[in-house]
Amino acid sequence: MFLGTYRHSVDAKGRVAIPARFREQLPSGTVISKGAEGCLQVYPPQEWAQEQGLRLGSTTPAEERRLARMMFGAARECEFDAQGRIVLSADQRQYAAITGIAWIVGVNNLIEIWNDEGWRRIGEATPEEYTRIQDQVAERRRAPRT
Amino acid sequence: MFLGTYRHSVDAKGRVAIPARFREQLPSGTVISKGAEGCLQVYPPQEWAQEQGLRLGSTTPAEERRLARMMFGAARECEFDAQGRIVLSADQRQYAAITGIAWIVGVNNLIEIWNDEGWRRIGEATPEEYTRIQDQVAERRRAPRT
DNA sequence: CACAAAGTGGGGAAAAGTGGGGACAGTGAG
DNA sequence: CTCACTGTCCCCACTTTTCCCCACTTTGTG
Repeated sequence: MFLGTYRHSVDAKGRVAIPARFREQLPSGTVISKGAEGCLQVYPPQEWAQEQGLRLGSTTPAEERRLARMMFGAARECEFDAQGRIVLSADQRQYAAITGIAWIVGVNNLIEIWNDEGWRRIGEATPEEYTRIQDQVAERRRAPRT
Repeated sequence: MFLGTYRHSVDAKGRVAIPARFREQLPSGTVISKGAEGCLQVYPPQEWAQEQGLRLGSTTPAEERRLARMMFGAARECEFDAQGRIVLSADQRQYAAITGIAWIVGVNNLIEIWNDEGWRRIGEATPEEYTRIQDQVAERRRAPRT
């Protein structure tokens, strides 16, 4: 389980430190790829295995082909240096518009990496917004057929 | 079961003492996160397990992604020091506008942490307001689909 | 009133994060 | 074929944060 938000710097070489709390839970075989809303997502092996259900073949619909290409094409296995950092590739940094600093967020089963502005929109929500979204999701779950 | 209201101080390092009565009932795996109306909520493991149904994956709708990010991103596992205190992270304190003192309130299955003003608004309810709200909830329960 | 339990505050060691130098391999140009 | 250039990786040193420990104050109880 990954919890919490951390503000870490990205140096000129594209390195970011992964919080120690997260690192402890990440065995080798961990993968980083693109995610929705312009973030990067870090998948522990077990979670990545689920995404591998997405395969190319003669029966794969066009949309899934497209998603598979983007997702797997952008992915890299995470390799930690002695300081617990990973290197974000140039196109990963470009996709997520990350320069200088990055927000590393534990979201239950995945870890997400955001740029400053992108995370601010989500993380700095006021109590009112938070309450509204919580109610919205709760409502939706109560009446799933809408 | 958590009952009662306690007024505790938050020191410069963001530490708050959790009342001993509550602490006895909080095994490891207890989590603290943002709650509705601008409070913080402490979830015993059993309660937190229910929130973990919310996961990220390629089929997760946008609203749930948003909520998951806010909720888990703001959460931390509670770690008690030898004095029975936990540390509130900087963004938790900012969200709940907590400075100096905090109100720690047992609300049946969860514990909530409020700032001075937020708690006063709830505690200051007149008998008339209390009655009105009780009636409102009763009404809603009788006709849940509104 | 005395003792025990609970809460408060701060100092210092250990851990985590940051930044840069330099070795090494791969690539492309002369 | 050689040499400069680029990108990657490893290592070391410094800074910042966290958390562990101790001591004091306050509250509650017999």
